[in-house]
Amino acid sequence: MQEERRLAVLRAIVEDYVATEEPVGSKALVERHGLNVSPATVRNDMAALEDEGYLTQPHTSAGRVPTDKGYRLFVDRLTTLRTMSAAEKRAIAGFLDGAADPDEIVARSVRLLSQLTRQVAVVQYPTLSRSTVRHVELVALTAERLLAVLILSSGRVEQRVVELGEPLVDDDLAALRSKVGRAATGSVISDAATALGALAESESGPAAAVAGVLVEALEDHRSDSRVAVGGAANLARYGDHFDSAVRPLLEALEEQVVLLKLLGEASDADTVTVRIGAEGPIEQFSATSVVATGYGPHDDALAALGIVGPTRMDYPGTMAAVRAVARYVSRILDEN
Amino acid sequence: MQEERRLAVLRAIVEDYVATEEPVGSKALVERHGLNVSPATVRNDMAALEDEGYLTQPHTSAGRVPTDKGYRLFVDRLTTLRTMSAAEKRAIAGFLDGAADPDEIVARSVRLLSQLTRQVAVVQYPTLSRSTVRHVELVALTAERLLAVLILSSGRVEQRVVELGEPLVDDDLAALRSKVGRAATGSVISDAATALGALAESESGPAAAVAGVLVEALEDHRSDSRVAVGGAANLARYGDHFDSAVRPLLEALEEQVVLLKLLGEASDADTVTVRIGAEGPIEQFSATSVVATGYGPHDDALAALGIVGPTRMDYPGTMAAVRAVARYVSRILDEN
DNA sequence: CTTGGCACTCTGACTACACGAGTGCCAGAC
DNA sequence: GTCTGGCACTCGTGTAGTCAGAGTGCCAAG
Repeated sequence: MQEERRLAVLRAIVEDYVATEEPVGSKALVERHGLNVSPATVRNDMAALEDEGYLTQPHTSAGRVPTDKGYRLFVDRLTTLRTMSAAEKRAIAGFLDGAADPDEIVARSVRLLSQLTRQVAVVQYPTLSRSTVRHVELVALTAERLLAVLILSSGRVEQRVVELGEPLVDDDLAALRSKVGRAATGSVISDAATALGALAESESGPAAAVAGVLVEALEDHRSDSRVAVGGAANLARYGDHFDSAVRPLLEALEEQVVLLKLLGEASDADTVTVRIGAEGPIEQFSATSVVATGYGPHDDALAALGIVGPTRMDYPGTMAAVRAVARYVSRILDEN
Repeated sequence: MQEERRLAVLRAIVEDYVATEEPVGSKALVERHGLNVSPATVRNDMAALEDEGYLTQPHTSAGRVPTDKGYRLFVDRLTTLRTMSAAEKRAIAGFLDGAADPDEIVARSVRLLSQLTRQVAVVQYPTLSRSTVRHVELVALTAERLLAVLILSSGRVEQRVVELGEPLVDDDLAALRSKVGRAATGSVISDAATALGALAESESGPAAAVAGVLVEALEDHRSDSRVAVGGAANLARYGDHFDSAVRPLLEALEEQVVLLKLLGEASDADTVTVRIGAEGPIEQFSATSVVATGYGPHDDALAALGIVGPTRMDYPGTMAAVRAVARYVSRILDEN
């Protein structure tokens, strides 16, 4: 019974604090929320919650503020995931419809997500392990340097420069092209990589070089680890905590590796992962939370998307937005 | 004679203000710089400079601060463009060497430039109007939808999705491929665009659709207007003026169009253009300066690069860095 | 277990005030 | 005509003191 009320108090504190950015006191709390108890009772509960580590006071005789642990409890036990309104759903669908190739889809998602949540959005490019090799093209740049282009069924194109180490004449190029083409064209990328790997072993000289580079390109494509970022302007809303929160984030936004690490473990589709403050893998982001989820065609989580924001954020709304976008993007990928 | 000293005073004020970020007063000035006159004399000069609009006081009885007009004069008449030290030159060369395709070069330049200047760097992708079409590839995505891929001699690849409006069978695809290929392959992109335009006119149905889309793609490629941005973390150093300067910039960084407008008129190679505060084309950037120049192979200015920073910046150093990077990038493009 | 009362603490806003940096101007020196 | 020293004046900044308000903790009674 008391336990239940305590949770209600915690929830109310989180909601108020998120809304006002000010430590919330007992009196204001009973007034704004319909708690049918006196401020004194709430104070006792708050003291207990503070003992258990869910709240802190910035200083004696100020209101309480949730700790990371408090947010954690709030997210785990007190959040009923909002569902998006019909209008919101239409807006999402409208925003994403008509995007054809994966790059376009990602670009639009990142924009959409940052607008919906008013946070910095991060979307990993989908890995497309099921795609097949449509075509391999070799273009001579100089006598000893080729451009190898892989066209994949997903609509993605991978290109690499190959240093041959020895000059090549036109006839050789045609031969090389058909040899490599035969090995790779039409196969799923893992099979193509195997075939090209074998080619790299058995051949020597230019053919081996080209095959080797193509294997690399396919590997990169499979574990495509690029990410798109959007909504950096939302960082302007952080207000204070500039040095503690905004600066590390700004630095990270240009480091693909760091961003990937942030999204990292959120690879389950249909589970929205929330990493709060110091729970995350990166030290400097202790004032930052990540809300992320996996997405991909066929409920097969192939990539992650999410947002990065201050620990003090509207978790229910944000989680709902992240989930909704992930679902729609997955559906669109499905259709292609 | 007095005129000369006045300019010396202006220069000293700009230098001090840039270094300290604090309004500079007459006494401190004569001490720090070797002006062989008394503070009172300097005060007279300062009053004159203020009358002419080169300086302002934040409030009565504070030091003076340069106005945009003051910076302008400083840049136009008082700046001897620093040359980079041998070590700096080596560093630049080392950083850029080994980049093969244009994307890589741009990525490295943007990074280099932001590190050298500690500002936000903006680099336009080089337009490659002289490149030729190496190959055209058509890939069926669905019965009514094609992916068209253009491989260009520059190493760049353009891809488009084409909606055909009617189903296509395999034989048609092969015919279409060779028809389009014959029209475009091997030509400089402007010729290829003309040939494909003719094709779009004379044919109907799928062939016209494909040709039309390819013409568009070539146009886009010719006036390739993408830009790369880097060093956003340097925005953190703006200190105050957060709302007036950082926020609009953050918003702009995701808008390609705005960035292009910023670089816009700086398309002369070997002339470093400086746009100070409200001189620029964008209203919200009145607290921001742009230092930019053109670059490209063969002294043929094909694209622009530069930095964006607060009006209060080290102009000589920044201009030198921008020029140096532009030169090295041009040279590397030359070699390819 | 809840509640009202009470004493206590701390912040934030406001005022007052002295200090220092800087200015403008004037009269005299070069 | 130009420079200089002196002097009165202006403001912004930092310090100290005061005060009201919000919030707490605890205790005793319901």
